Amino acid sequence: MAGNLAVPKTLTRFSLSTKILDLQSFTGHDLKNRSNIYNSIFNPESFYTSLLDRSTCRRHLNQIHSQIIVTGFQYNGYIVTKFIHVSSNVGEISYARQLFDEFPEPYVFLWNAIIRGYSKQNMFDEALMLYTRMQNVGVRPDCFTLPHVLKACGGAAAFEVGQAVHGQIFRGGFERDVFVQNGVVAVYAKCGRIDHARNVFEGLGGRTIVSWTSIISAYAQNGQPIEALRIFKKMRNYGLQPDWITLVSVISAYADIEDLGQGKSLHSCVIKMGLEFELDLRIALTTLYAKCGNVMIAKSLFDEMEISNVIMWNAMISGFAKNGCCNEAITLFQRMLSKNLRPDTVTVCSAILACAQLGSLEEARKMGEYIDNSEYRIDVFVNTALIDMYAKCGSIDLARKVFDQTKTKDIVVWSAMIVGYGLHGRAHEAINLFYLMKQAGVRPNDVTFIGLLTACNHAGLVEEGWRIFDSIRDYGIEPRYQHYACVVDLLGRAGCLERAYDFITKMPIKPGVSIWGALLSASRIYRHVELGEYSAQQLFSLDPCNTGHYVQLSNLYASVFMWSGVARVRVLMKERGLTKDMGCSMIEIEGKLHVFRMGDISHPRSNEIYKEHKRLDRRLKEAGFVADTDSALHDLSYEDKEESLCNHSERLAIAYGLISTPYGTTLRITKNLRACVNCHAAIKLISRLENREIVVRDSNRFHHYKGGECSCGDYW
DNA sequence: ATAGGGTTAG
Repeated sequence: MAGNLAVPKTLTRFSLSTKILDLQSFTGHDLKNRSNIYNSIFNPESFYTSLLDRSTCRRHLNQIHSQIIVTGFQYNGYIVTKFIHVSSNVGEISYARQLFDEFPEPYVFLWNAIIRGYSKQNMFDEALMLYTRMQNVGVRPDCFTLPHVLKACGGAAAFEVGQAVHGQIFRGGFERDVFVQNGVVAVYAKCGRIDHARNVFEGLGGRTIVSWTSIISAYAQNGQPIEALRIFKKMRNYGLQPDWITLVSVISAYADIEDLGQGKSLHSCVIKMGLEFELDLRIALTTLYAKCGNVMIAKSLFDEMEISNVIMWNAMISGFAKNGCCNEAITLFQRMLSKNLRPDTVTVCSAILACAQLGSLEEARKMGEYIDNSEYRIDVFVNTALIDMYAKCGSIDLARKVFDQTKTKDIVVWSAMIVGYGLHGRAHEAINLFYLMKQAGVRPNDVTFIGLLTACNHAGLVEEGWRIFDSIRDYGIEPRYQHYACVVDLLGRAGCLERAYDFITKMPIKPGVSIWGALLSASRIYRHVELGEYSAQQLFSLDPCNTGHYVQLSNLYASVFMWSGVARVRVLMKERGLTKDMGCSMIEIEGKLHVFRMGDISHPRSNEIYKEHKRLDRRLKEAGFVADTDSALHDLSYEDKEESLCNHSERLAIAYGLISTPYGTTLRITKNLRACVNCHAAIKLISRLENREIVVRDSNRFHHYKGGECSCGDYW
């Protein structure tokens, strides 16, 4: 029977009581009255477990361990089980394993303890391996084993293993055990099989609050926050009170649908219940505020916590990144490193995302270097993020380098690279990669096609793009809104306006902002007033506060000299209290970001910058550059046409770049709007005259200017 | 007097 090995059951009074004194000194465990001492003396299991319960670090465990050996209890099942339990709790799983391995013929309690340990430490594969071994040596799992095993399946997202365990549950007669069944619900949820989870939940006889929490979080985790909240209401209708873990899932569901009002009222519930400093709830609330755009409150919730974990840091870092506070995100990541807190893959992916959004190649390189020297170098998710980052920061070559170094390329890796090529207008590379991918036996997904269509779009390959769109269904993928939007853009920008409109009317989904936006922008380029006005009408009702649409329409009118139209749009904007978005460009010099707005004179070296700017202008004129006056007319808020022609923010950034970097250095600029016709032509020429490569990331794509040409081939 | 179970958050 369990634990009845041939070992002494009690110690001598002398040997144990001296040990008690030693051990008390470090555990602070005061055995207050004599009966406790007596119990301890005559019941070593009780004595050791009460000591172990108070152990919080390896030092305690070491001392207890040596006492166990001295007193000859290293083969006592009760004590060793407890030891494994405690040491895995304090993160000393290898210590736990050592005791387990030294135990002759471990029985089910010991197996359970060690499997639990690995599962708790997120070492799911090891837990599952031990589970297999346990069965191989003929130890039958019991109803305590299964929840740990299920947790490991969930953590490893091992659906098939989970299903197999589910089968064993029936065969073992554990199907009535609510603990086990709750675990099954969670496994299916973590594997994304929400229907299986629901079935198990529906079949559950005596549901507990944990069962409800499991199914609510199952929906919340699988992108169905509304259904999660519906079930939550149903649970309340049964008169069940949520516990704090339920609230975690409910708050995260509200975060997903960005319902700050409901979220806030739950926040006050949390405070009323005195759960304000419960870390997991704090994390959910921080995420709620961050997702709803309230970074300041999120930050204060983060700051108030003295003790945080990685997940909290991740919530804050990605919260910053998602709100465009890229520098804050990166700074926080660095602070985490300087505090010797261990980031995990989610942390580094968020930090990489922040770099990608920031667009600074220098910052991106630093991040890349950090990853190269870290354990995350081989992680697929991290590599995917890196590919995306380098592509978005202007270096498609570095992106490709990471891509080539990524050993196991899944569909997301391939897609990231294809999307990267698309962003840079390298359509042929994108399509080539697509063929290589198919040769490698990887099935494309919807994102792959977004990348391909964008690539064709940026390169003006209409027929190629059309063929690709037509082939989407051959791969068993239903085209989404974004695919349709790509096609409209593709046709529109190539000047096939009627065909684009025809396509819109025939497509099976309702056109939204980006589709009408694409048609409007094409109508502006090709001066198609009728379609432009129609698209603008749709946009004004769908998205009345977006200034961009008004500017586009006004530019369209200006390009065909319909000044009354220009005036009408201006009035409309005034009525709605809208002003034109300010053009803004950034250039990074020696690790410092310099921001320029149109006509900006705030830079400390402003005088030199304008001097250089004038010099450039002269050189452009000497080279025969004629400003396209149309662009000046396009500009709604600028009355002074000449000034608007040459003071565009990217020109100032370039001027500054030229005077502050050695001859031949590539200039890298990020701007918030799309490139204007005039600047685009000017920068092409500057790249030749000044012999510089200039890389500009506009709000839509990259332009690589070199030797008087741009990678976009004047098509954007 | 004596060893174990489920649900959460990025």
